[in-house]
Amino acid sequence: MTGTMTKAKPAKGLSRIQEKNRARIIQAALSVFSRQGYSGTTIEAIAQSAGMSKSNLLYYFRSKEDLYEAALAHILDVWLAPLRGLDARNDPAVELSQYIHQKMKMSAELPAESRLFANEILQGAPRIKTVLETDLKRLVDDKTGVIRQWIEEGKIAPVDPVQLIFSIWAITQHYADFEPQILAVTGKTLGDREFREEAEATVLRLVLSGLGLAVPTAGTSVA
Amino acid sequence: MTGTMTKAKPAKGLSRIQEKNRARIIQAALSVFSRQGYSGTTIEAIAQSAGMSKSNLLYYFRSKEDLYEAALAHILDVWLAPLRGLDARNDPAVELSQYIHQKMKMSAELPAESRLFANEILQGAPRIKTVLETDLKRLVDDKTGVIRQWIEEGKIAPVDPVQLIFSIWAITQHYADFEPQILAVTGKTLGDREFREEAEATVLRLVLSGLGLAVPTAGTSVA
DNA sequence: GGAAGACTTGACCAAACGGTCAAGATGATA
DNA sequence: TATCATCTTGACCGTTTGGTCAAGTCTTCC
Repeated sequence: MTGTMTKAKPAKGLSRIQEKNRARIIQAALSVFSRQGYSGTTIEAIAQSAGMSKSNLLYYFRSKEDLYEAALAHILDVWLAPLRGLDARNDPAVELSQYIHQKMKMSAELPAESRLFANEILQGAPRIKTVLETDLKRLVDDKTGVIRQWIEEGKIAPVDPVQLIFSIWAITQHYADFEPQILAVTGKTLGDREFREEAEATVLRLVLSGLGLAVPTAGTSVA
Repeated sequence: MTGTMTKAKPAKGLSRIQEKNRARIIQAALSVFSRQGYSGTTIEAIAQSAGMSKSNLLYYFRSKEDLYEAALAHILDVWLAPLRGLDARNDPAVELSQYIHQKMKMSAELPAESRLFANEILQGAPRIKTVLETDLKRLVDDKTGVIRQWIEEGKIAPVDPVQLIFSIWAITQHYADFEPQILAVTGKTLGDREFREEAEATVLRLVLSGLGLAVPTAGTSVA
């Protein structure tokens, strides 16, 4: 209910110990919050996962709420970075392939971050609503412009740009957020190399062919 | 931790009052659980939303856990019904259009159900894991067979059937589960008729063109 | 090496919550 | 209308949990 949401901790003058412990706590918080949700998580559990006492954790973060917001802020930049890269001047097939590749990579390597984000939205995004309405909206407005430009240049088929973005988000994040279901049904996860490639290939196929594009040649070699 | 998960309440001999109140409670539970998650929800809140005392609610459901499982069981059948309808003997374009249409309809009209389901999976599906591994797996195995048959008959392009199903789930449910984000970015939800049509058109386009199909003529008139 | 701060912890507290219980209100049945 | 089972509730209890505090330990820097 505080409503304030800084996008990144500016806080500089941190001692060595501060830096180390805050990082360890946030990592632990991410892992526990993302599985148990905000209310399902106890500070005790996070403290234990971070290898320290509850009291000590509260020395670094004034309250549970504080810590949760810190964890959320910590992932936001990382989370939106891939979309920021979308560049109208390049070939749409290459750009979108790269974007999808990055999103799939994030689902595979940062599933906790994805789940925490999903959790927050699912609850109505009470703490990041303003960030979504300002920063995210601005970013999406910008990138729908990129897509619209590609359409006007006749490079891709006419699709509602914002729906396209939602679709890419939906499919790629699904592999992280619904992992238990995917595991139950297929016995595999993104950890399985073959499965991951098959998943990415399918997303790529749906998106690109939906835009009237061909899948670009194999190596999407960007780190 | 009980682990048991009945697919539907068999319980017959319910009095008029029982029937009415149990339904009212489950509805309230659905609405509150789906927003606050399991731990974030208090029985008091559900009771209030159902218009009765906490004690009375506990007269109908022995425990919070009990009620949660009842709510979950209550939605499972409804949730998987659309996929059950997929029929290999019909035209894939028509069948898939219908399926997508039904899923979008569910996201629009039963968002709480979608969120509750998402919430449960997000937490690791502790209570429905077995259902997923048995019933859902069987269903998906069956329907991937349908899709595979279409591929063999040359009716659609060769895609990994299970990935296709995941993609459809992902996009359609995204509109319900991430509604706050969508609202923040576009100012609209599935409640907006134009937006909903644009969304469904995009999903349809991605899926069908990904399979090398054309979008079937307008009216998907199935209720 | 010692003083001043930074760091760490166990004991403790108040509030919230899930669940019980006994007692009263209401409905069905004859 | 009398009887009995069903339904409903407020009072209450034990536990859990977020957060405080005072007292100790470790760093750092002169």
